[in-house]
Amino acid sequence: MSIDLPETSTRDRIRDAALALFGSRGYDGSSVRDIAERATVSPALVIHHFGSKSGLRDACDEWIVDEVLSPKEALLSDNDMASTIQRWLADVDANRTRLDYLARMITDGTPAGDRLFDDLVNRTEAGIAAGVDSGMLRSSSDPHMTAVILAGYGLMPFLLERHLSRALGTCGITPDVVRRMTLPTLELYTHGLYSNTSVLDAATTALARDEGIQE
Amino acid sequence: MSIDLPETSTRDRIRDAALALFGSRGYDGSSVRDIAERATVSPALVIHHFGSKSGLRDACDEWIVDEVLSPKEALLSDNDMASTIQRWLADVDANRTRLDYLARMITDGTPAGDRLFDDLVNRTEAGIAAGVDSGMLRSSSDPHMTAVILAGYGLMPFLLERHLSRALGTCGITPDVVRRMTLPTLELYTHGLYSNTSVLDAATTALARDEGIQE
DNA sequence: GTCTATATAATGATAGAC
DNA sequence: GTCTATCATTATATAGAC
Repeated sequence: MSIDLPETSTRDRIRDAALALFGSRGYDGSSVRDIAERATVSPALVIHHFGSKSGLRDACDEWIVDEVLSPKEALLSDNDMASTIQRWLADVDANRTRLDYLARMITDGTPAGDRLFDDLVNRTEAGIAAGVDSGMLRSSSDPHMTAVILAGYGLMPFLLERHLSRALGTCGITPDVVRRMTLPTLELYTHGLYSNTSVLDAATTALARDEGIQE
Repeated sequence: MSIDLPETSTRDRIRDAALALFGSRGYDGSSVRDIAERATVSPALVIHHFGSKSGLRDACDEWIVDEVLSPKEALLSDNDMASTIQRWLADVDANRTRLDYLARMITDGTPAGDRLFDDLVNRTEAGIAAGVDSGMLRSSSDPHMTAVILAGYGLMPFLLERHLSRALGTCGITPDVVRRMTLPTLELYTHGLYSNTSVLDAATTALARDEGIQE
């Protein structure tokens, strides 16, 4: 491709090294020494630039949040995290670092990860509302809960990337896997899984009875 | 409740302490000293019983796998991990330790966690096949992929427990949350999300075209 | 800004008494 | 089986030269 211009500042190189290591080995699994070595600087310089390992993590969080919700991304999609990630998935290799880091953020429970998830839920809920209005989507008995569930389902593939690729016999989530997931997912989202309403009806009845008891 | 008989062996007490700490703070976040303190023994005794911290983890893994797939559980359900977890979810508080530890296993990528996930996929696939045979479930264009997706979706709620409860304003996954998830989930699995087949049709066409190009 | 050298604390694990 | 005491290693972070 293009020549890799080493025009990035040392500070950025350290942050990129941290991004890659935090993403692949986790925060606890990555030492300041490891990061320094990957960025070909001394451990002391890492601390000098970011104050502490935790400060370095904060810088990484800030960078990735910017990357996900940046105006640049907004021009390409709808400034929608879900579609940004979707696009990243289309070129998994090029975006591996970002995807890995995002997955860690969601599971590790940092404040930035929390904000990202909440944002995803909000946009999902707005998207559902718009889809229902336009007649594209079915309305739900509990739109907020539905948005939370769909947001979680959307994240699942890359939270469980390792398991998915093992179950499918591939090496990581390849473009092939993304393609192969499309149809079954859309089938589920279009026709559902159950061939009739008996399970739903039974649950509806049971829940109505429970509420009657409780109130 | 009943009197807490200290009839468990010291070894078991250490393992239980490790289970709780690994589950709540993660493996890296729990030191041998922390575990020893929680079990009210010396750090040396922890190593004496399990050889190493890693050996202690193995013992925890083995215990929880037994717990999930034990004959005892088989009598109550169908020896099905999914339904076992479902039952555990019904009494979240009592099973918090196990659920937390299971979630860590799945995300941390230990061999035991891998086996558990693969087992879940296999059982899901078998369950789908049975459901399709009996006319209860719709058939999928890719049963294996569908099983993987559904297994992942089933795990999502407790991989993202923290986010779910925050998004819903609850403290952890309470019985209320489990109840509230039931209907929207079943609605999705019964009617789907899309009100017509246009998205599915478009994807089907696009994928067919891509395949035509590639071959 | 970047380094070497080092302080300080925590880690997993061992030795050996009881 | 269980302890105290301790080792060796690694961790984050600092001091100060350049």
